[in-house]
Amino acid sequence: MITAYPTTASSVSSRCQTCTIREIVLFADLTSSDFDSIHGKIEYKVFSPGEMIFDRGSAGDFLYTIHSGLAKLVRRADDGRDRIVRVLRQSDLLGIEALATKQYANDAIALTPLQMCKIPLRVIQELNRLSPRLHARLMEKWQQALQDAEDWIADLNFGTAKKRVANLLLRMRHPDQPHVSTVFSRADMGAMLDLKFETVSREISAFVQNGAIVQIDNMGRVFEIKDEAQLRRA
Amino acid sequence: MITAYPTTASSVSSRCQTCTIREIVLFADLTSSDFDSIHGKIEYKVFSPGEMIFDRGSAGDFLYTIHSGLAKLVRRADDGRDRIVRVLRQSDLLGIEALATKQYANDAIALTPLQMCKIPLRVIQELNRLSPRLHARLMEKWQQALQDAEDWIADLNFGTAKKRVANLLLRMRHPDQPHVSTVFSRADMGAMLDLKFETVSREISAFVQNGAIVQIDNMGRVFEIKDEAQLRRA
DNA sequence: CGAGCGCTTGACCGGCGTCAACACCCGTGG
DNA sequence: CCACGGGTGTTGACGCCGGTCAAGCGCTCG
Repeated sequence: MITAYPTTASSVSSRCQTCTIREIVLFADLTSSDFDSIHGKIEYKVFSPGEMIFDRGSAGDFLYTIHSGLAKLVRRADDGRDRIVRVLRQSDLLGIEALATKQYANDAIALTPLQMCKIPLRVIQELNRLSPRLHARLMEKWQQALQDAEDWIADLNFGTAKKRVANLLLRMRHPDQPHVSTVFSRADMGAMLDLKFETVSREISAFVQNGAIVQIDNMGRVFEIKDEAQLRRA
Repeated sequence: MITAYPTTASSVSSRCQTCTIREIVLFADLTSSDFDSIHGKIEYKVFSPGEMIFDRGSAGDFLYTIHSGLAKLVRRADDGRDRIVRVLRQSDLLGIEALATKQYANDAIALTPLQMCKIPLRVIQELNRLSPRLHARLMEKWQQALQDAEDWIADLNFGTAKKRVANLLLRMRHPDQPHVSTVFSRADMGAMLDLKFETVSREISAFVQNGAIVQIDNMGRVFEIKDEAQLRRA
């Protein structure tokens, strides 16, 4: 991905045609001439962990596609506690809701170093006319977002702390390395699972002691899954 | 609504034009001639509480719009416990996900007596060509569904039992009677909030004792909200 | 009037939150 | 190179919230 994308923002949209993940994002079906019409309107942006991408309620004029890294959607409760509503990863879209409501529904914050394309909503609307199949793509993305949100409710926010942490570990496995799982700070995990970070830490430690997982890095973020069945049983 | 819809299924689509809630569902922008082309393809259906509308994983060939009543989307966990993922009400769509994935993502079950229109997906796809603005409508609906799911996570599945029950009571207020709230069986409430039904019962009783709410019916389903501030504080 | 279902209430216990101390990793500057 | 300090993770002690088990009530419908 990095090879396909320069870290400068110059002449970015022309790069879309050579983007290695183009097929899995929005513009898979566009022709070269389609691209000419949006030339120069798409920005390539980089965020560092903790950086805010946009905030809830502000005017949503752009839509973002993730090239690499992770972002979290957050709501701040009245009492100040943060609730992570969803985590987005490669080829996910940030801010689709603005297509319908003109404003963002959540705070969006980078969770890891993050590389994204920033696309004006107007471009999407233009392209609707050019590419009838873009609609289908958008629908798929929308469906995926809904699916993720429902999975979030059903898997990560149901049952005991042990179950929740186990499900998160399973969900955060690396796609092409199913026995390696990378997680977040204990505080973020707590905000995802509705648990205190001490509880998360305890459950992880318990899994390590039981031999279900083994810590790989030296910061407690990367684990090897030794006994997947135990995690599933939880 | 009942006056606009017969309980028989005969000649239903012609009725769409006179439907009193047409403006808030999908076909607001269609012309009379558009309707002619879909004549006879839309079924009007009635479900009673507890009846299953469709089940997770089955082929999704139809989309439903709710005219009156409530439906729940349910996932059954491995250990047999049910989790209510979302509740749908008037003018919501059931089964939109089938537009993208061809199958239903959850079980759908009637929560109250339920009146719906059952629309073949093919009709929706046809209408896409006829009415460019139907897309916008669909997008709004999809956005609404996503918004609901995220609200569900942020409001109803976060914090103490007291907070959750309070938020549910607030959410279930009657649109035009903001101090009246109608809820479900304690078991269903538990499946929504990830609480045991005894806990839900206790919290409700506590609110009654504190004078925050007053029971109106004799089955513990309808309450008058006396002290909204207390519910918000929770 | 009796059966059955849903709601309530109580007693008890376990899981998770709370508060606190400490270990570890890292960057910084001497 | 080491000393220091802050951020993050771990671990312990304790208390409370909510789960569990159980009994009893009230409504509805046969």
